[in-house]
Amino acid sequence: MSDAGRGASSRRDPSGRRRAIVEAAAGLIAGEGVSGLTHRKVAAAADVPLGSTTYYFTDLADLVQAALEHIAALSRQGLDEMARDLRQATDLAAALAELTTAYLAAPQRHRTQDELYLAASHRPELRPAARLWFDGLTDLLAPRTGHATAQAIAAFIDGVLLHALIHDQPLDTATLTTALSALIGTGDHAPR
Amino acid sequence: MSDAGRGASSRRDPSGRRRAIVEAAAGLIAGEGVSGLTHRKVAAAADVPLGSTTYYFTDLADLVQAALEHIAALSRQGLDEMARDLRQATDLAAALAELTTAYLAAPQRHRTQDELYLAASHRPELRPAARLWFDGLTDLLAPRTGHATAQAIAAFIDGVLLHALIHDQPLDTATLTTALSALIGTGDHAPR
DNA sequence: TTTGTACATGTACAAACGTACACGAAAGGT
DNA sequence: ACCTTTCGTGTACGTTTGTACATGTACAAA
Repeated sequence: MSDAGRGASSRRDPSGRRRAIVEAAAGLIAGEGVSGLTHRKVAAAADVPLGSTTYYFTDLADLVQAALEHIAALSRQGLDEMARDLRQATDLAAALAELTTAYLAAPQRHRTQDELYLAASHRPELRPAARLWFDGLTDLLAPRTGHATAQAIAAFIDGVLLHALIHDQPLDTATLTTALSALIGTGDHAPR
Repeated sequence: MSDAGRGASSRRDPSGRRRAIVEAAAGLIAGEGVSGLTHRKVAAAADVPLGSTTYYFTDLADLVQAALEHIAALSRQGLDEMARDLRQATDLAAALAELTTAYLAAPQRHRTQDELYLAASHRPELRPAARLWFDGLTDLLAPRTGHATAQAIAAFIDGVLLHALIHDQPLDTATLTTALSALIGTGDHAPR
């Protein structure tokens, strides 16, 4: 009854251990923000001893960076799913509106993304990770709308997600569809 | 040579003192984020003794709240200027694009606003202050575009400002104008 | 002048923090 | 069997933190 269940990965598993810590940190960021992160809280959440967090990461800043990059990787992953859904959609505006509404239902997701945006605005080394979502979304849309329009749409969607952070009632699908089809209408529709 | 220059307001000026502290805190938030705030840093920035910050504010949370509400008040003030410029504009899209570009030049402004958004998403009591900017912008546009379109435009602008936080090259005025006029085109143009 | 009240501040303290590091345990080569 | 290297952890230390509070100071009323 001494070495009871350690959370994510048992001992002697370097990479798995590291990942467990990163995931716990990411979860903690979703819950109480980057500023709430401490070595001790992360260690407790990952169910590893305090020493582990300093063993795998030179710094707390290093840990935070790893956690935020993990979050960025998750958003990239969400982007891939988005790409699949969008590829077989005839009505781009409606499909995008639908997907955005789906995203609105998961506030933690864009709260952490926003946390990443803010952290990156202070620390330039985080910018590549922070750009992953926006640029990925842009690249995904650009073939069908042209680059400039794709950027505008991405900005609009990010704005909508931001809006949802502080309003009980997010923008409804109808409004989204109207706005998105208006934006899409401006595209050249033939990239080059 | 004992009581040399105190920063914002000399002693025995309760409301002025409080304001000096709040302003120093707001400046500090712009510089290093809400998480960087400590009683000591604020006191040093406002050039007041440590005791003052605990005298005027029961809590550090209380101080943060006051600072964020000050920031919200500033954004409201910027909104009033915006309203003046917009009232006498014939081409709404172009005028809005121009104003947005002007805002892009002052990153600190929307960085703090974003800081407020994020803080409000964690602490509901900050939501009214956080909504000031978005809802104010919406109310400002609604008479000319209808409510739904106004919301869409506000979301778009917030998204553009967010984008600028992590990209060296913000969206250019031409792109903004195109997108904005497309969005405006969807409005009923006669609010009931 | 005395007294009362609001304003103001320096200091002190317990808690929480990041981090270093000595030490132990496991694994692999010989 | 032994040794070497990597992996892992508990503990301890110096700092910074939020906050309390005893003490003082200015001003108005009496």
